Amino acid sequence: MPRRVDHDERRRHLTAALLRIASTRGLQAVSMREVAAEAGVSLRVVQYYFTDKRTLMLSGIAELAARLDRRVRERAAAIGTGLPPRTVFEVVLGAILPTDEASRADQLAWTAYYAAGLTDPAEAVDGRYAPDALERWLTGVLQRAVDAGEVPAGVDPRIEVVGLLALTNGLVSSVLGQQRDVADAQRVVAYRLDRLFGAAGD
Amino acid sequence: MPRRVDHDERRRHLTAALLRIASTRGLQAVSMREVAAEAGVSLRVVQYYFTDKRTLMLSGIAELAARLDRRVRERAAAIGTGLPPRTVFEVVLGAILPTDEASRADQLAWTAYYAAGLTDPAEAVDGRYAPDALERWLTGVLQRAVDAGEVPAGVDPRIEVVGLLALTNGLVSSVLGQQRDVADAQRVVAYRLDRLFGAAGD
DNA sequence: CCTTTCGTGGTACGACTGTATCCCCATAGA
DNA sequence: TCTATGGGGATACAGTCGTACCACGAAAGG
Repeated sequence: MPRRVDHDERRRHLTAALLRIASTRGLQAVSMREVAAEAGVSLRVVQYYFTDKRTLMLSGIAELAARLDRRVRERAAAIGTGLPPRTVFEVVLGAILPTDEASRADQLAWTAYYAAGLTDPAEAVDGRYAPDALERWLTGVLQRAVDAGEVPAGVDPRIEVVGLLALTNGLVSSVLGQQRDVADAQRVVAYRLDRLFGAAGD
Repeated sequence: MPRRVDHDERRRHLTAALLRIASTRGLQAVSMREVAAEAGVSLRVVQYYFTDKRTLMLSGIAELAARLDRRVRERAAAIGTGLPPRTVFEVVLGAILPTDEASRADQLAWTAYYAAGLTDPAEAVDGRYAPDALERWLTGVLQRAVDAGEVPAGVDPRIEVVGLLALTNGLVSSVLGQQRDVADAQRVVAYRLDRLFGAAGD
């Protein structure tokens, strides 16, 4: 047999190159030749490790979903359990906002994939990566806060969580579009959480 | 002189065809030939009325901005002045949500343009169409409600409005992605407004 | 040794793209 | 009636796209 190559490592390298292009020049700038050039390999290599362009694109979104999921999960793990619900929300929602260059790039690529999936059913984000799980988890956290009376009466945990996630997503959009900076977005989230958990002035 | 043609009308026709393609098959499916076919004319005609592809695309986003702006403005005018702030917010935010097929199509196209503008500075949405004006207007409305004591204490009108617009945008995304239906989105908005204006159970 | 097979460079093909060019026709002003 | 001109049909061109194909080097198994 000839020399063996770590296919997974090779694929990760190419996928990273793809996402670098997608986040800087957009998804429509992604061609097999461009990915090859960005990764410093020949067109043939891209063809070899991803037979299709479709396969290549799917690999991109899979990696992206994994990254975003990891970002939230890592921060959630870092703070352990038994923390005040307010802190949980602050950390989780804060992990969604594009605070550094890396997360901003990922969110840009994610938005590109999302928009493409709206009209091109082929490479639909399929959403089903985490939003549901995240929504359920946070709803549970808030529900327990309600049961413990740590939150003003009349709060509907499900709707409140849906609203918070939508709010965060909307803020992500405006941050990416540079209509607002991250600090502003964090302030809006913090304000909403203050109002929800009754911290300081409410 | 040969027969004169209404250039503006011709351009509107072509722009409508462009947006029809963008909202159904995506922005990347928009080519001069496709627009020509969708409009039932020859490629030359598209070239004639929009010299560039860039010009064509710009016309698309201009029309889109005008439509979205008109939708909000019409509903705002229909309810006149002097209405309770809560109603104003309900109508304006409700006008942003994609309730019928037409507004859904426009929001799809808008999202496509927005995503494209994030990485392709050329055809950037440039945002400056209305969001600022809308934000200022609503902030004024809410500020007056605060001054009149129609709203719980401690409410920051600016941040509250920014949050409501981000929330609505986030909901639009999830509705377009079919993770939620419009009724659900409207319910979330109504819930937030209830909490803000203290209607019913709060 | 030879041979099989993995990994890869190079290149060619057909289908698209935006843009440019050439030509004709119908009509309004002379 | 003649003619200049706005409107548009048809086609060509250079470029890029995804994909397919061919050939070759190198290394491992017989």
